[in-house]
Parts: sequence; structure tokens; C-alpha cells
Amino acid sequence: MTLDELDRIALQFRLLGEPLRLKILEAVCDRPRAVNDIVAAVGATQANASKHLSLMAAAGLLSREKRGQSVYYGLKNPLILRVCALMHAQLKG
Amino acid sequence: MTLDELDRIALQFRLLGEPLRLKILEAVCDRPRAVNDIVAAVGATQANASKHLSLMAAAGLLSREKRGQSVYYGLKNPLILRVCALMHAQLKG
DNA sequence: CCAGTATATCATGTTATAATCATATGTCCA
DNA sequence: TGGACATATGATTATAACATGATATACTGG
Repeated sequence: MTLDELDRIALQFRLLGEPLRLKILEAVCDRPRAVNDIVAAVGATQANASKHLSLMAAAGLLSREKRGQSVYYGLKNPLILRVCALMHAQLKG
Repeated sequence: MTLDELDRIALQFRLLGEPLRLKILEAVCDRPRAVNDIVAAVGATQANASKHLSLMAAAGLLSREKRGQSVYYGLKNPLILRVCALMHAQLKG
């Protein structure tokens, strides 16, 4: 495993290391949703949620699509849900 | 998913969000190893490695066993390797 | 064009986490 | 017991990350 690879993997893990971001994942896990909607679902400030969404999209975790005056964020790769589920399971084992 | 659960999952992810700690996991993935040995394998300061090892053990990621004048750290639950492998795969997909 | 709604960004204060150096603790053996 | 080796801890500094409030940009309907 190269150093660069480790760095990128670590970065991905760090992205998941924030409760608010996990909540966001939960919010968009079955369908893309507008920022507005996500903000309400996770109970965060618009500015704060927006920042996390940008970050996650930039990291390739979320997809971003502008439709009308809203922006829809969705899961880029459902595999990330398995990662979360595995980690959840690991906590109990 | 309760808030407390999210917090704990996030904490676990944050633990994996450090390249040095991933290296440590790699170093002990097939057998427990002494701190001394791990330090050499990952190329870190003794103090720094020790701190990370303590942290990971406290979080339930690693097992800790004192044998003679050495302390052996090993994987507590091999499931964590699957989490890492999945994340690695996710990066490419 | 204007008002309103939706989203993003910027500046700032604060907290959290990591690396380092020095030092302490503990264990073994001569 | 003293000295060498292995590990842990404490204090300090540096850096990264988050939350917030204010503001900017973009789109839409009237």
C-alpha cells in the first residue's frame, strides 16, 4: 500500500468521522435531495450543511445536480453505505 | 440511528482517518507485535506511536498484552480490515 | 425589474488533534 | 542495587477542522 493511497483512504475515513456528515448520508441514502430538505432533515445551519455537502461532493462521496433553483445531492456510490454498515456492526462485535 | 450511535461510529471512523494509524493496522494485521517492532515498521517516533497505540486500544480497535518488558498490540476484531478493504475498493469505483 | 427563495462563500473564533521533547515508569539481568 | 532497555505520559506548540453570522450569487415568479 503506497503512502499516497493511505493518505487518500485516511481522507475518506475522516470524511465519515463527523456525525453530521453521517446524518447527511442517511438523509440521501435512498434518493437525491435538495439542500433545503437536507438542512431540515439533519437539523443544521444552512451554511454549515452547505459546507459539508460541498466537501463531500468534492471528495467524490456525493453527486451534485442543479435543478431549477435547487441543488440536489445524492449518493455517488452506494458502496459507502456498506462501509458504514460494517463499521456499525464492528462496534458491537 | 440514535445520535449516540452516530457519535460512536463517527469516532471509529476518525480513528481510521489517520495514515499513521492505518499503517499501524497494516503492521499488526496478521499477528500481534511489540511497540518497538511497530515503531520500526511504520517509521514513527516511539512517543508518537505509543500514543496512537494507546488510543486505538482504548477505542477497542487493538488488543494490548504485556509480555516481559514488551507490550504486544494486535487486532481486536479482524472485521476492521474488511472496513478498510471496502473503503479502498470504494475509492476506485 | 423587483422581491423572495435557495445556495454558496468569507471572515472569524473556538475546539480538537497531532507531533515533539523531555521525562517518568516498569522490567530484566549482571 | 544499578544500569540498560521498553513503554508510557505530560507539557508545549502547531495545525487542521468545525460552527457561526454576515454577505454574496443565482434563479424564479409577479
